[in-house]
Amino acid sequence: MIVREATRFFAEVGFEGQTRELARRLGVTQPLIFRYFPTKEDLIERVYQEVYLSRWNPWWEELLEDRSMPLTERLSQFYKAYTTAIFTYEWVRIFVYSGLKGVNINRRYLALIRDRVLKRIMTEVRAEQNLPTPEEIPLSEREIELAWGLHGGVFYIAIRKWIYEFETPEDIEGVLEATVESFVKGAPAVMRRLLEGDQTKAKAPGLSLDNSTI
Amino acid sequence: MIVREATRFFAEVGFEGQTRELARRLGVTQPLIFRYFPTKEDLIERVYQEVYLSRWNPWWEELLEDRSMPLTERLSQFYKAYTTAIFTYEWVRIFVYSGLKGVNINRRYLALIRDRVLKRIMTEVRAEQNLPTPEEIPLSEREIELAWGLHGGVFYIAIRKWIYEFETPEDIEGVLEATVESFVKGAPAVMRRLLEGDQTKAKAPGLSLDNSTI
DNA sequence: TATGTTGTTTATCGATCGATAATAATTCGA
DNA sequence: TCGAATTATTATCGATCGATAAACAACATA
Repeated sequence: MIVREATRFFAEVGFEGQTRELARRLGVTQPLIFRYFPTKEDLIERVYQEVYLSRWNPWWEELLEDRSMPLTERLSQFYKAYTTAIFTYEWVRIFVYSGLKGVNINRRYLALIRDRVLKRIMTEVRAEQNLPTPEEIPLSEREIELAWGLHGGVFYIAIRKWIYEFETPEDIEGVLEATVESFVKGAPAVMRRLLEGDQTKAKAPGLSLDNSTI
Repeated sequence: MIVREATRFFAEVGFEGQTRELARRLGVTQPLIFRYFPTKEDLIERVYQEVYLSRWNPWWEELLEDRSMPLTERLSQFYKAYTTAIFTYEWVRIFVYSGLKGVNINRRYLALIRDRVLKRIMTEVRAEQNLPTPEEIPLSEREIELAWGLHGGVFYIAIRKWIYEFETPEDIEGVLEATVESFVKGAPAVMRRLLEGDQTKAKAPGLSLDNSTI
């Protein structure tokens, strides 16, 4: 009960929220909290675990590379599932609060997004366009940034809603579909240009090598 | 000097930062701050003004609708100028801190972005595609959300850097160009689909009106 | 019913917070 | 150079913070 209420409480007012107010919301006295958590910091640590742990669904990664389905459909399904799991008052605010505090949980999480989601997305976009695989030509920073653009645009909906308390669309699923469609139709064109550019640069030494072998 | 240092200080630790620590950084005693600012809240209010005020450039709005330039070029130039003005440690963190605190400065600012930037962008995208003007068919929520997707994707770069302290690209301008290009190539396709859907609904009465005139 | 364990409250500590009052140092015009 | 106005410091107040110790209440077991 303490952890549950603390999660809600800290999400609302930040980690500077006072244990007396938390106790009042719980309907108990303040020292009781310190019977179950040695320090306030221990309670906060437990809240982190409660919020971040076990909200990641490994099935998402399989979904993204299930080529029996059109890419647009996969991305739509993924972001619908992802936002359903992540877009909550507690998750978003705790995440931003801990980010501002400098906790490295955030950096670990963003690295997870980059490696498990964004790189997969760009690999699939390349496959869709019959472009070289990442094994042949590694994903460039620019390509990853294109995916960050998509992901950030989606997450910004949650920021507007839970951080700034600004208006957000009722029909989030429809917006996700439109955003994904726009990405799938726009990003490949940029990627082809980027890869052609990279290839010309990458081919130049190869070409001179060919010349030297003659 | 107090306002300048307070901006930096509150951006770093949040508005719960203590006046004693701020005084220490200024190299003065703590009561001196209260000689120039009646309360800490007054100082915070002044910091808001310092950060938000007069960072808005009206030229941006002209730039967006300067049709002598290709839309991609306009959007690239706008976001380069915008991020140059806005993407600072102080601005981004103060903005998020005040958002979490529930200050309505943030809602006012987001409304500004929506009305002066996003609506203009979508108006220009429509013009580029020879689609109806907003006077003929008002911009739909879905269209505004497409623009939010672009804008949020861009702003998320700043969030990654200043809030989460995660890696961001060195060459932001290049990333902005790629993001804008992806948007300009992807969004119109979605908009045509959306407007056709809206038009069928909107045209139905118009069509029956035509029939009645025969 | 007696007894040990667990759960909870009361009372309070020491540190720290924003803010105030009194006093000292500095500045500057006549 | 004098003296008033301004600028800054010292000392401290009352409120509030996380945390502790001691007392009290509830409960299970024999």
